Amino acid sequence: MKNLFADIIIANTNVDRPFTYLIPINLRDKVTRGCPVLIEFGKLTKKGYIIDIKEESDIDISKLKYITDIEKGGLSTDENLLRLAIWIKHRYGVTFDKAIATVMPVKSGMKEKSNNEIFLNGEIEESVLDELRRKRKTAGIRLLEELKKTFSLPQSYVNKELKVNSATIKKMVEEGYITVGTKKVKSNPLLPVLKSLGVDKFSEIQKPKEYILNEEQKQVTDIFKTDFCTGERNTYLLHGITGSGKTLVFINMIKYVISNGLQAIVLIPEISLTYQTVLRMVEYFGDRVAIINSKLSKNEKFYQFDRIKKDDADVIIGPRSAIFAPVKRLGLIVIDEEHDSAYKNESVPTFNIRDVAGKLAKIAGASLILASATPTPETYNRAINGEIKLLELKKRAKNTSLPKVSIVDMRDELKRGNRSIFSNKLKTLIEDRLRKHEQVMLFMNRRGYSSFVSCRFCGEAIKCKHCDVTMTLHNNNKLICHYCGYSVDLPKVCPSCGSKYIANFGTGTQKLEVMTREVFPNAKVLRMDTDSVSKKNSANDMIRDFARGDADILIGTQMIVKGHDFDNVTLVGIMAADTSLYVSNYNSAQRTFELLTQAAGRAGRAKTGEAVIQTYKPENYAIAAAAAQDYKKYFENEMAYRKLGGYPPTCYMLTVMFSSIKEEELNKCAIGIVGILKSDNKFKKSTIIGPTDPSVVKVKDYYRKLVYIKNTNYDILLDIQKKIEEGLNSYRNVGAVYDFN
DNA sequence: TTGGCGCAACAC
DNA sequence: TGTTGCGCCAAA
Repeated sequence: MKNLFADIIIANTNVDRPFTYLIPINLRDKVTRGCPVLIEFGKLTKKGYIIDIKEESDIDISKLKYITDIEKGGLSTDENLLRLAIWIKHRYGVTFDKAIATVMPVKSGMKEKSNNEIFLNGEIEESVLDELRRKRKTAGIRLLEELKKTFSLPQSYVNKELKVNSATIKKMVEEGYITVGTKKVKSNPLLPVLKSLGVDKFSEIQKPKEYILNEEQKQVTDIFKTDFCTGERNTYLLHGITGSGKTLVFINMIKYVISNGLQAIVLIPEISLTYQTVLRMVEYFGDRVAIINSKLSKNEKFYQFDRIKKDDADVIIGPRSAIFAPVKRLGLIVIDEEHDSAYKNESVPTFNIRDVAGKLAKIAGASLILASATPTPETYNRAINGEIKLLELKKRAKNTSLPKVSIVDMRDELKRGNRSIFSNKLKTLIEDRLRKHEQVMLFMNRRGYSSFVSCRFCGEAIKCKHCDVTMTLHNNNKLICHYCGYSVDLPKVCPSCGSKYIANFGTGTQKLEVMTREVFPNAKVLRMDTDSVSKKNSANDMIRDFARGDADILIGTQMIVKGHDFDNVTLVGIMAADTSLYVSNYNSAQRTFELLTQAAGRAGRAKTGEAVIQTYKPENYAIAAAAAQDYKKYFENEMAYRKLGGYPPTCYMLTVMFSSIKEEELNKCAIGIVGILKSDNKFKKSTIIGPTDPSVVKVKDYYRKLVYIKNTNYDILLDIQKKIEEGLNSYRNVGAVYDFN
C-alpha cells in the first residue's frame, strides 16, 4: 500500500511552517484537512492541525514520524475555514498557528448531552407485582408502579425522588423487568441564549410572522433574488436611512437563501445582540436559528457550534466570531451595521470582519450584504466604483418622515449668558414633551471623553501644527500629537481667538443626570451607561422599563442609540456632539457622523420626531451633514479629507506598535528600524511616520511606540512587516504588533 | 515553543 | 578540568 503524508502545523509554537508526518493505516479514513491531531515533535507531544494530505513527499521517508492520534473531542475545521485561515496568515502576517486558532474560536467543549433513562420491558402483570410484594421488595414496587404510568423515567428522578438505589435497579435489570438506556436530552437549543439575555420563558416567543414589504423594500429584495437564482454571488451594500427597514429586507433575503437549501450567517455588533433582536429572528426562523454571544459559557458556545455542525440550524447570528461558524452550505453572509467599530478585531490578527467575510464569501461561493445607514467611506467608495452593488432604501418604512434635526450653536448660548448644559431650544422642547407625556432621549457622546482641549468661545480644538489631528492632553499638562510626537505646553488662552474659556472637554453622564433632575424636577429620569448597567441583565431591564413608559427621560451613551426602537420617543437631545470629533484618529469624523445620525434616527420611529444637536462646532462637515441627514454630502467631504491626509481608502496603512519593558531599548529599536526602512530603496514610495507615542504610553509596565506606514500597494506593507521582523532580531526585549487598515 | 549542543567564562 | 550560562539552531 502506498504511503500517505500529512502536512501539519504545530499548535502553540513559533515554528511557522508545516512538518510532514506519515498517516498510519488505522487513521487513513479518519483524517481530513483541518483535523486536529497529536504528534511527536522533537521530544514533545504536541497538538497540530493537518493542512494538507498528499501521496508524495520530498523528504527522506526515514526521517518521518507517524501521526500519534487524532485529538479526541476536538472540532476540526472544514475546508473553507482552512482556506480562510491560510488567507488570514498571508494577509495579516501572522503565524499559521494563530491563523488557525482564529478560525476556530470554539475548540472543544462538553460531553454528549445525554442522561440515563430507565425503560419498562413490556406490560407488567398484577401477579408479578404481588410476587414482589410478598418478597417485600418495596423499592422495586415503587419503581414499577411509577413506570406503569409513564413507561420511562430518567435515572436521576428514580434515584432522588423515588429513592430507588442503583443496586435495586441493577437487580431489576437482571430479572428482566427493566432496561437502562440513554435518552438524548432535547433541551431547547435557544434556552441558554435567552437566559444569557435575561429571559427564562420560551413562551414569550410567538409564531413566525409574515411581514409585508413595501414597494421600495420589495424592489431591493428582488434585485438580490434575481441575482441569487441565476447563480450570481455578489457583495452588496444595503444602504438605507434609519428606520427604512433594512432588517426586514435582509431577513427576506435570508428566507430566500434558505428556501434554496442554503444557510446564512448574520453578524451584528455585540452590543445590539439584545433580547429584542433574538426574538425577532426567532419569530422568523423558529428554532432553526443558532445564536452565539459573548455571555454564553464555553460549553454553551460549543453547543451552538455543534448544532451548526450537525446541520441543525439555517441561520447563525452572532458577533464577529460567528463568521467562523462551521456551516456546510453557506449561501449568504449579512453584516448588519457594517460601519460599527466592533467589527474590528482588537487582538492580533487585527482584521476587520468585513474583509474576512468578503474572503469567506468568495471561498464558499456565497453572497455578502453590508447593511448600514451610515456605511464606512471604504465601503461606500467601493459601491460608487462599481466594485460592489448598491441597494438603496430612501424611505422610512412606517411612513413617518425623518426626524426634524436642528443644530444649536453652544457658542451662541454662551455669548447670550446661558451656561447651562441645556440650550434654550432643547429645554423648551423637553418641557413640551413632558407636558404631552411623550418620551425624551438624551445622548451623551462620550467617545474621546476629556482627552482633548477646545475653546468654549470659538469652538476650536487645539490641533497639531503638522498633522491636522487634535492633540491629546496628558497628565503633565502637555498637549501631544499622537501622529508625529509634536508636543506643546497647555496654553492659557485659545490660540485661535484668545479667549480664556479654554478647557478640557467633556461632561459625564452622571453630571448630566444630576443637571437634568435639577432643571426638570418633575420628570422621571433613567440613566444608562457602562456604570449603571454593570449588573448582568440590567441593560435589558432598563430598556424594557423605558419602553413601558416607566421614565420620561432616558440618559445614556452609545448604548442607547443602537438598535432600540421606542415608539413614544419624539425628541432626542444630543449633548456634546463634538467630543468624538477630536479623538486623534483619522476616522474620528466618521465616528461622529455615525453616532449623530444613529442618535437622531432614534426620534420618531412611530410618530414624527425631532432631534437637537448641541455643538460648539456646527460648521464641521460631519456635524452639518448629520444634521442635514445627508450621507452623500458627508461622504464627499470625508473622501476629500482622506485623500488630503493620505488615509484609507486612498491607501493602505500599517500601524506598528513596538513595546518593551525597557524604555531605552524600545526607543533605540524604534528609531533604528524606522531608519532602516527609510534608507531602503524598495520602500521609497512609502510614507513612514514616527516613531511617536500612543495615547497610553505605558501599559502593564510595557512602554510603547507607534510607527505608521502608508502605501497604495498592500504587498509593500507586508514586505515592510517582514523587514521589521528581521530588524527586531537585534533587539531581544522589543516586540511588535501590526495593524493593517 | 522546547530541548540540545557548543562555546566561553568561571570556579576549583 | 568540571560546571554553569547563554545564544543559536532544529524540530518531519
